[in-house]
Amino acid sequence: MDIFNHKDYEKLWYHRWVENGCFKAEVGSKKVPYTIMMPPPNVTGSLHIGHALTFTLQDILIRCFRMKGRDVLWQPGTDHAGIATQMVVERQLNEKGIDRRDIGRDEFLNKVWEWKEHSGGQITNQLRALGTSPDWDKERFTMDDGLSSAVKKVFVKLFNEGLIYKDKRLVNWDTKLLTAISDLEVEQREMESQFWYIKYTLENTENFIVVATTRPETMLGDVAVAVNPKDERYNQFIGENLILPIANRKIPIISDDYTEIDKGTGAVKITPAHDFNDFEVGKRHGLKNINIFDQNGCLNKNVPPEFEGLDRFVAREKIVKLLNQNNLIEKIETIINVVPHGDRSGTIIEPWLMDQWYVNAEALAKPALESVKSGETKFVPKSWENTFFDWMENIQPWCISRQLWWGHRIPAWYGPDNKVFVAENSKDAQKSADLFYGKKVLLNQDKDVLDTWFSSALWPFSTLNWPEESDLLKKYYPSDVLVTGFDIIFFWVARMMMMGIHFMKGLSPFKEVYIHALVRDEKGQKMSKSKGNVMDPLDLLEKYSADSLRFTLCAMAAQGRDIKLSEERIIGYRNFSTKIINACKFLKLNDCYNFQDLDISDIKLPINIWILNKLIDVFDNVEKAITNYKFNEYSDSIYKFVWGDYCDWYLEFLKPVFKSKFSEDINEVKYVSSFIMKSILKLLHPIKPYLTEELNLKFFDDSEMLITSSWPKKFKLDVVDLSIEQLIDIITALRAYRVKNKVSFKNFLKIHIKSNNLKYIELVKKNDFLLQHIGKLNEIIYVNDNKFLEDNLDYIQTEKFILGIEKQSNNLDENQIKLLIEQKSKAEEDLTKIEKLLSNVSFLDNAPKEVIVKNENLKKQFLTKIKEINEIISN
RNA sequence: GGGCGGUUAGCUCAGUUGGUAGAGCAUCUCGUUUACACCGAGAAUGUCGGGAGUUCGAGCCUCUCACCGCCCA
Repeated sequence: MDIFNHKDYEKLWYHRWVENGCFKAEVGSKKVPYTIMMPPPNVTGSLHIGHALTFTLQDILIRCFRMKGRDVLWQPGTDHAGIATQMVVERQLNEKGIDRRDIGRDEFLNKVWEWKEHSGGQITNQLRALGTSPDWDKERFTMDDGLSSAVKKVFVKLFNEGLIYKDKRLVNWDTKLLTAISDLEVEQREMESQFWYIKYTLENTENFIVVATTRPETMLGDVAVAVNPKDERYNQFIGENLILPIANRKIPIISDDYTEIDKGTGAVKITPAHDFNDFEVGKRHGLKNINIFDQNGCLNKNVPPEFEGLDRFVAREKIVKLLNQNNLIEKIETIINVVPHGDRSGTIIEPWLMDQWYVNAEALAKPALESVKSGETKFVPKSWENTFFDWMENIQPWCISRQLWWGHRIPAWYGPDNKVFVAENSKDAQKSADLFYGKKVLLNQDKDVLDTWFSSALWPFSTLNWPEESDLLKKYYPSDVLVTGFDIIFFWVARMMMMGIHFMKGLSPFKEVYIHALVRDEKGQKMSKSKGNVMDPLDLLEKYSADSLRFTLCAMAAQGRDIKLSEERIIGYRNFSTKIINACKFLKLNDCYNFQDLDISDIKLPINIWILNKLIDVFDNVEKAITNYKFNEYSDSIYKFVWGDYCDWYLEFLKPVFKSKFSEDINEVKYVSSFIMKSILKLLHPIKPYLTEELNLKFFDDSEMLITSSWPKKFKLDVVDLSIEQLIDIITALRAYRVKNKVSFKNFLKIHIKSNNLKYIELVKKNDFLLQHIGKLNEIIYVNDNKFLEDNLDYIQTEKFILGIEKQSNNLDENQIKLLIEQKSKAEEDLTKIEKLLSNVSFLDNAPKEVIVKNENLKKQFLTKIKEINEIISN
């Protein structure tokens, strides 16, 4: 039936939900809140498969708790992505031959805003296609007025508390983007490099000490050579001087434990202005910092004139050549080492000495650590807590200033003597400056902007109108769970916790942090544009429907493992949608949506009791899965129930019932079948929102939308059915018999059923009617005497029964004997295992009673089975 | 170098107080019967990475080794 083409109804439903305000949180309602802060995607971004996963999982939770009657707030928005956005707009200008410096800061920012209005945030539209249901009316942007003023407030407060300060330290300098970046934005990449062994001559001697380096050009900034005090090769030289080649400067040999005796030559050149370790060594020894680079990574005036202005890599070649000419290179090794790269620019990062603004992360990290240790905030899976602790316990000052134009301008102003005045606006700054100087002075605002993550760190409360003490803030802070990928624990999770706890009276911004997997391609490789293995979620949802993509992602979101996504999996789960559609159609054909309302406690038919009990199990499993964030178990349990129980068996059982004249049974079955379908649609709605709404509308003649309907209520059945299990057992055996013996399903059979336990026979008799029809039987004879063994029967053994099937020919044919012997030897193998176990005295002493009884029963079963097969064969 | 995770059917993966190993896909055989061929029925498939230990009993706990992946130095 082609009426269920997802393209026809997905957009319609999305509009319907929005028009009816289904996504809105109701701050005034008395309902218990459930809050998720959406990790704001980059305003420059477009939806990739990782987004699809994270937002699908969040939407599943959101829709679930909405149906459960909570007042749900899913707070959406985007972040301004300082570097990324500036790069996008700069590139566009460059295409027109314009450099941003030509048009100036203000004009450039106008252009960025223009770009943002027109093409920024396309990702939020793509999120709509995915079916996500955040409260769009509350959408925020990290650069909007409210959030910007929150940023200023936080900056000023932290500054006044001494937790933000300006410092001259080595920073990670990006020579391409011309800005400092934080440690986290630096990628350590393994590269093949050369290790140059260079001779530094001892002053007034012919002797030399060899130092090894991967960066010979930095020797122009060397201020010492360090050796380990325990190193007997060198310790007699400590305090003497070396002549630094090329620069021809005197530098001392110093003693420092940092130097590893076995590494390189054991003598290390010290360049404090261009290496993080050397910087520390330099501080310990009171050495000068000689900065030899400019912002572009070219050599500056602090080097011999013939090198001035050279690019760092050109300078390297020239230096190596010169050293070679002077016979100052002992050897060159090729090694693999790690080299810092900017994660945005891809260029090699230069440690560079300069003034930047810092947050005292160590101070803020302590309470955040405490909140995880005390269990106020829980990581799921728990193993991520270790990663979190490790980073937080060794946290470095956070460099928050960026030499960019796009971002929150640092609210600091400088007086004529460079004294800094930090205030929320220029007026206040001016006031305090005037007061300080005793006269009107001209102030200049700091030119830099803040790291984007600084504003994202405030997201859990800045979006709720902080610092206003609004109802919004009171009701929805802290949020219930944060859902995100592990790659962002440091960048964002940790920083939100630091800021949240500091500014929200010690309350951590979320109770739980669910860390999900990374999506990889089917070979397990990270998806990237350069590898060409990206899967575009928009293509996928166009092709297979948003629901199928969502279901697939949910089914594959097992904890602690990456997702290897392949199109085949999506196709498989797309088929599941079709299966449900067809089941709905089947109910329609049989008029099941038009039923007499019954009381669940009046249900009598075994198939109904059986399937209802299965449904109760599904309720329980789904409930457990959701509270534990086991998304795969959530989808699996429904999948198995719908396909394996409801469609494969239950609906098949209904066919003969509908054909019959038992009107009471028919009524009961109509009621139960549609009751279950309704429950399925509801349970499935959070995962497959579109299809379930469409089916509900088309087939169930009621006006309620599932999105705002109530979660299926748990119900209880006082009866349990054991007969259907037996029925399935026998039917399966009969089918196998037909296939093996090439007996067509068109031939009706006459069978004899025997069991060593009469109880089971009684159970089968209850479903005699169904057995006849589904099993294609024209006669069933229940046997309880020895006449059973007759020549004209084929015998098969099931779990609890022996079936004798009447055949045309009179001989127990070879094929049949072969099958029986196979069964027998398998039973004997099993028996041996069990007997061994049961003859073990210590097993009998130690194992719990129920395990022993279980095995004893098994033993009995196997024995009977073997005995019976023997009788059949020998007969 | 430190930390984390993985190794289970041909492939992708489930498998929590330890109690005769599961699913989907793929494969093979058969099949159009009141939904569904994006389907149904049936079949085949495993030293649960190697080794050792604890235990009556280990895919699961402990140790160790190997390989793979990620994060941090």
